[in-house]
Amino acid sequence: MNIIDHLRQRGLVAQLSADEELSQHLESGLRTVYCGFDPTADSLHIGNLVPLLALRRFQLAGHRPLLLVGGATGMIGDPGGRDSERELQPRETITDWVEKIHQQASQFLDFNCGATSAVIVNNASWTEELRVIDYLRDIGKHFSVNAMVQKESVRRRFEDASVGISYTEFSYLILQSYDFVVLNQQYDCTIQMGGSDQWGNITSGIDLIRRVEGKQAFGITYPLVTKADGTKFGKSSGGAIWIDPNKTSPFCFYQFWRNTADDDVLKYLSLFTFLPQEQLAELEASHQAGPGERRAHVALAQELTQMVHGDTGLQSAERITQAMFTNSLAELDAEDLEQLAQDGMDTSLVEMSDKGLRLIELLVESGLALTPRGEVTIGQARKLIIANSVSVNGTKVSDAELTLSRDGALFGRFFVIQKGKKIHHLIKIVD
RNA sequence: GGAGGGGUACCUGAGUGGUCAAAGGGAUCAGACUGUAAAUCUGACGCGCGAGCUUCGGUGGUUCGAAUCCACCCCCCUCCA
Repeated sequence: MNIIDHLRQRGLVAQLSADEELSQHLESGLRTVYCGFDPTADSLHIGNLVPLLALRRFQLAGHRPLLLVGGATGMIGDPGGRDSERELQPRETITDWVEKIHQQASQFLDFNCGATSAVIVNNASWTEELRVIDYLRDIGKHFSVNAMVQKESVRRRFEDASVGISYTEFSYLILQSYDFVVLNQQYDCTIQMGGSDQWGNITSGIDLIRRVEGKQAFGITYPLVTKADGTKFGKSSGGAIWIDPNKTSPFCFYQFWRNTADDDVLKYLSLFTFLPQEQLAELEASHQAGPGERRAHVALAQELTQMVHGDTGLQSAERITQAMFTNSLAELDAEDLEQLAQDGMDTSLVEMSDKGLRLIELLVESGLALTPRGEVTIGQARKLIIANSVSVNGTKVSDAELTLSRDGALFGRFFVIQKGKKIHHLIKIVD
């Protein structure tokens, strides 16, 4: 099976340019495929996994992945996929983000496997030095504004009278197209991959290569990941799910996948894992037979946590899961609790005075009293208790003024506070 | 530079002198039901236990009283130059 068919089978293909020729092109030799990542935060998030893993799939199929970090384009902001102008970040911030993303992305590709070794480039290296006049004469000439205006990403912003689009973002398309040309020249890169919202940018690049180089290039897009209920993929109560373990702990990461809706889980297994087709079929059968067992969900969580956070990350995530959702707290000994803190379970160290600790303050201290607006307030803490959603050491609390004393602590120094059904926090008393 | 339209809470969007901490919807958080699922139903949704305090682009002003009226300023959009 060729790589295109493979991607199709996994549900990873939204659009292809020159279908037949592309397949042939890929079958007839080692090709270089690129995908760009703009630095929009200090970490990649799970939405970036699809393209990253797709690059990996190309690599496994015997091609060379080229990962472009958008040090330059990230300064501009892509108008595609959003309906309002992007806020520009300071230069130093972007440089810092580029560095972090570069490092994170590296773990998903093989950089030492001969001809198919992955390559990472930063488009700032050829764009930042570009002089305005050269840019306008050599590149800008090839672009018809008439055509640019027709692009979906741009048109959307024209139609919505309340926002509009700045010349800066309007130019994004040109920079991205130019990237493709440079990569074509320097690395013989002939294929660009991106999300389906990138289609317009990709085809522009293909056109530019044809004009400038007289060569044929190809594009392929993957569908944007959706959820069955229509809400945005990749968010949880805390916000985005990040790759950086300091921003999203392996446990939270694991839990995110394990909580995938039934209607989405099979699709995600296909998109996000490398599990072979037969195994996917097995999981599907199992899921259909007894969705309550959630075998597919667990497999998904395990695969991804392992892939992103390694064996250690998966083990600690599973230890916490086991302790919080399966065992009763009574079965844990002091060492187990220490281990949970080690494993990265949310933990607060607090000092306890003779008067004890007010539960409300602990809810604030631990950050559990997070309002729907994203602030931590004592009013919210109080509301949560009154709403019957807080437990301490496994027992529901209904008294908003409750003060915890040392006698009530597990082994004289731990409290496990639970908010809602799934959120747990460990309080450790220090002397 | 000219003419017009607009800036309301996380988003959307009502409100045009008091009864407005500001309708409705969405999002979010929690409860019930379940399977750590979805759907559904219920509650919460500026801060504060409360008295009360701080909000409707900004600053001043009119008024007993302003999101609402006036002045100036800032920002966004459309058309013209």
